[in-house]
Amino acid sequence: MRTLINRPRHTDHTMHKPEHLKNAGLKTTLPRLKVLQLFEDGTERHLSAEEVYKLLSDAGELVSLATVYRVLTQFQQAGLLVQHHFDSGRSVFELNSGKHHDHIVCQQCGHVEEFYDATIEKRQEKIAAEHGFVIDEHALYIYASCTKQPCPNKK
Amino acid sequence: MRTLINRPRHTDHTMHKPEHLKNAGLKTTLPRLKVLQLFEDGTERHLSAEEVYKLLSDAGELVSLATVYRVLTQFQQAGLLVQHHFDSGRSVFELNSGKHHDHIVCQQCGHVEEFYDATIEKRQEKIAAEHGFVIDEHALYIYASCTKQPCPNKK
DNA sequence: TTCGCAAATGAGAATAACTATCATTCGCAA
DNA sequence: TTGCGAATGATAGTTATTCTCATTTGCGAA
Repeated sequence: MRTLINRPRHTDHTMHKPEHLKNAGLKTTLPRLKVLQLFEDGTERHLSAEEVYKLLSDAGELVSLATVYRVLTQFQQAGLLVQHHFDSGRSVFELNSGKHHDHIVCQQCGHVEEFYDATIEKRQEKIAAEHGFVIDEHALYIYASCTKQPCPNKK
Repeated sequence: MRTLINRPRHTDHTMHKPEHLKNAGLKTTLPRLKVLQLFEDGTERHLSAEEVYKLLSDAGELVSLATVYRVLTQFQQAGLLVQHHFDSGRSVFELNSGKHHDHIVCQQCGHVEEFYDATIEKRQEKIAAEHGFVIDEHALYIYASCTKQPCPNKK
């Protein structure tokens, strides 16, 4: 169980930098700080709006679902978060590390692994160019099954 | 405007093979034949449920939306169609050619181009293996902008 | 060829994941 | 501290899709 409110409190000089909000032209509000903190906490890298809402609620940090959606979208537009569309039909967000990467999603347990492959990136550019396109963005999702691990998040 | 009903009629020995349905263990029904014909017609390779419904309606071939959804899902499970999830949040289907390929989607006009790259495919297998996964399937979507064409489907 | 019945369909209600509306509240600059 | 525009919460609305159930249909058996 996640204990957001019982964890040692940080003040302004901490790691969940409110200045990120300022820089993005967003007012420093409580809901925004809570959502940002959840991602920067790092326990779960990939979260859907519903999951953010639930995690905050479980921690006693009530933020309305509408606000969660709004804040996630704003963070994504501000470049703080990156949005992904896994096959499931719902969006998931993750902190923007500044480094593009792709994803392997385990179909059994939902576990997400990240990877970056320069060869694939290069080929994509080449292919797009050959077809007369300029890449805006791209997403490579590998849907797979864990082999070595016992699926960690199996539910 | 698509004129499904005014196009030369084919009878049982035609190209929109009802035996595909039989082989898939699906009863040969009118709605199923109509949907299958629409895809085998080949005018548009990638269609959403809503688009299938609309194209059939416009051609005077009424099939309820619920049935369209059901039939598309059945066809996909039977291996007649392949389903894709472009970023838009709606599923599109295409005839299963038997050959895996990936997609470039123009963000301006919605035009979809297909490609296959052996190098990328190999790298994916390698990467999955390195991470201890066995690939079930994968999807590479490149979202881009047409450069050479005037966007053909621009609306 | 007709019968019977399980399977398929149509119409519309229900659901999931968002998005919009609007009255109230809050951050922050003066 | 005050004032105002931005942000929030509650909730209604949308979009894409699935479910329910009464009616119809394909097709093997008679």
